[in-house]
Amino acid sequence: MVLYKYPGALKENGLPISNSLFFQLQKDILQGKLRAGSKLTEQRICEQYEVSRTPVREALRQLEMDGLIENIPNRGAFVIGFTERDIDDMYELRKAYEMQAVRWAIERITDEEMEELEETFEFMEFYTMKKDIEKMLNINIGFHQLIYKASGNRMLRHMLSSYQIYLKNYRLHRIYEDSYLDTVLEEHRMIFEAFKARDTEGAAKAMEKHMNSAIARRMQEKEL
Amino acid sequence: MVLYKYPGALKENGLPISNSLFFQLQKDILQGKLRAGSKLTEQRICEQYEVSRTPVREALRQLEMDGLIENIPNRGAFVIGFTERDIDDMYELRKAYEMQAVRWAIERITDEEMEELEETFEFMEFYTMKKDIEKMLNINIGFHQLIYKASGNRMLRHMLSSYQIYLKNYRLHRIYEDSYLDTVLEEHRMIFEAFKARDTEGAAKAMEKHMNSAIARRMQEKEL
DNA sequence: AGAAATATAATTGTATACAAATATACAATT
DNA sequence: AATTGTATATTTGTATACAATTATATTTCT
Repeated sequence: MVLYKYPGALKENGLPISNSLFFQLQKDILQGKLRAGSKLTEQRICEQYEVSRTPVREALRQLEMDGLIENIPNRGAFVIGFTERDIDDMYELRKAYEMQAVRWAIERITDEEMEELEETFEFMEFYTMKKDIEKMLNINIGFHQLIYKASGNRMLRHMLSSYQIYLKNYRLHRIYEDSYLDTVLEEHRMIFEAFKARDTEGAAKAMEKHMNSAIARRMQEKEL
Repeated sequence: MVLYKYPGALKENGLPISNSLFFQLQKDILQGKLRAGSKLTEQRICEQYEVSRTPVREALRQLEMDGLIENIPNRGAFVIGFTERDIDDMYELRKAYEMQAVRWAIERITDEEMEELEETFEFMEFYTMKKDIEKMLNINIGFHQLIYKASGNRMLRHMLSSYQIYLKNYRLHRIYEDSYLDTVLEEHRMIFEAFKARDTEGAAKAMEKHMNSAIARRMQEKEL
């Protein structure tokens, strides 16, 4: 029987409060619940999430390093806004790193990881056929994450994961039509085939195409 | 007259302790004073720097986001080591972003920034002639920082600055001979000329060459 | 009224106390 | 000797109290 636990709703997932707070605030900022330029008062966050200032401050430090807030000593934390151009830029930056990830991954992937990748791709084929968009969203992310992992570079992996989190929250309309699913599958197929053939530059090119396709889709969305 | 101040040697530069601690620990890790895999006990850091746990924990959060330590909940913080390959990789990753920075900078640079860049380059010419290596080290950094700023992307700027900090600490022997100074000047000249001509791809190519030159230099150092 | 000076409140920075989890030491058992 | 269980110590997580700074309100003076 539990005699005492720290209060608050955040203490449910096993993680320390400060970690949960970081994820929660990150979400709040990316989803626009906390507007750009607005000040994050520690006290207000404490009250909102019913926790003390210690974990709040730690979460703020993380957000600062993540580039989501600006911390001015003795003044406070302010939400940093992303302009449309910032988002455009992010797609370009991501592209460069996804291409590099694929290059390294092909050179460094283990047999086990290769099997995982193959399996994941087969799942993609299956759920594309099934037109299961929800499943596809997750498998999609998983496919890329596998490549990050196989790249064997912790930094790269971390940064690309961040881009995924960021950009996921900035997608505008989520046009996921069947035709889109098919296109993405073929783009991934090109990448996967290059992996099997150990064709480094072919894979990089295929990834570039895949990324350009995402950029083009964003442009379309912006026009709507 | 000061009646009371928080104790400790870190409280001299005006920044909060937590910030100073972050920089200090970052340096300690990058310079190898804290070995890879070793555990950072909060208490030990408190004693070493004569501060309380609060700022220490905040600094640790920042180091975690910076990728220098791994924080395992309820277990502690462990120094992450960089392998030689990690460093090699970092040069490649930096190259990709330096090239992108230069592209955007040319498209977005303001007249004022352009003047600053010109001035900086002229200083470089002067101190190269003077063979003043110390000065050159700083101006070198300044030249690149100006480009980051002109790129107009906060994220990119922050990441490239991090690479500079990281890689600076991993240079092995610091071979700065006169011949090297001259080479670097010419590489920078190519970049600067491309800026004046608003030659985006030319500048990217020049930057690529500059980065490849740095990579080659590292290879040389490794062989010694 | 407007500006400067001062007092007050609000907010951030730091230290410390306590809660909870983990690590360690040691005995009991097999 | 190895393993399990338990008590103890250490360490991390969180809350709170106080110091220092900044923001706001008030007063004072011209």
